Amino acid sequence: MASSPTGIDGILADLRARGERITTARRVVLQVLLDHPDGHLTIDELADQVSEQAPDVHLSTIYRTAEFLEQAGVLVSVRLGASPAVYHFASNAHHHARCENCGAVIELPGNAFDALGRRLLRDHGFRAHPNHVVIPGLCRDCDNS
Amino acid sequence: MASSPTGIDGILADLRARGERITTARRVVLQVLLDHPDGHLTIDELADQVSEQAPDVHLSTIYRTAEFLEQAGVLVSVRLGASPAVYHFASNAHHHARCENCGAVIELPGNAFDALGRRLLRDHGFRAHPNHVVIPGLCRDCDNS
DNA sequence: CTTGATGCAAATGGTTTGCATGTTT
DNA sequence: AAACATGCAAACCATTTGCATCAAG
Repeated sequence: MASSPTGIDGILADLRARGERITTARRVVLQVLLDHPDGHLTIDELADQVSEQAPDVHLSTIYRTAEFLEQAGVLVSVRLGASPAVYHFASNAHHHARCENCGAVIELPGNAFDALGRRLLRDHGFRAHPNHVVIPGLCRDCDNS
Repeated sequence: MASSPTGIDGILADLRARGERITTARRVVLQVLLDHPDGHLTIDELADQVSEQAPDVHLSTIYRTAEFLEQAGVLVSVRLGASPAVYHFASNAHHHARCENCGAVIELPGNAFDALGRRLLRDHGFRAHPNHVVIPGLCRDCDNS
């Protein structure tokens, strides 16, 4: 696994070294995400935050930038059903469960799917990529009411 | 768990007994699904099939009918990301993995998530409902190329 | 007859795209 | 200057909704 530069300068240098261009949108999107280290930001939330620092960045550019950063391996997107996708750093690897009742997102350890993944590989030859999945269900509080 | 009547008459009788109305759309949707016992039909596929028997049934009615049958516990919908939802009978309980490369849907046994579910409950108090989840990944063929 | 289901058209919401223009390298 | 990213508006696609009408009970 390649080392993941953590500071914004490290990430930018890494992208530049790969021949990618550094633009305002990319810089500010990364900055916003670094300012919300625990956040799972939707495109809209991202756009709101970005517009505080760079009001001229268009929503469609946020989409394109998030997609670019995901392709580049910097970000990970997570989606379930019709709910909007959320993004976080790929280096902060974990899985997600979401309460159907209150909407709370619970972070599951990155190895939560390991056993299932092994079983799918062994029994079905299927190599699971559970990174983008949200498991629906009821959180502790909502389950007890 | 209530007994699941299998024939169309049984299902209809069951719905009627619960005070629900039996309409052409509901009858034909059920018939189509019974005619595709292994299928995971999207709303559009459902609409195509239904229109052969009942051309006047509107697409929005298919949506409403599918939702109704899901609420009634007869059908289950499965969705991932932006892909259209697919429906099958609730009595045919299983989980789904989908190849990101070729789109093949692999049916996983209904207990595939049991271990993960137990772990989520024990460690996080989270009661998983993995019924509507599709695990992305690569199927055997696409993984070997 | 009363309640609920349907047809239709129009709206919605998240996301994508075509194209001319602006920026990075 | 060449390659690429962006702004903008318009398109897209699955799905939902308001409302007048129709059918099931």
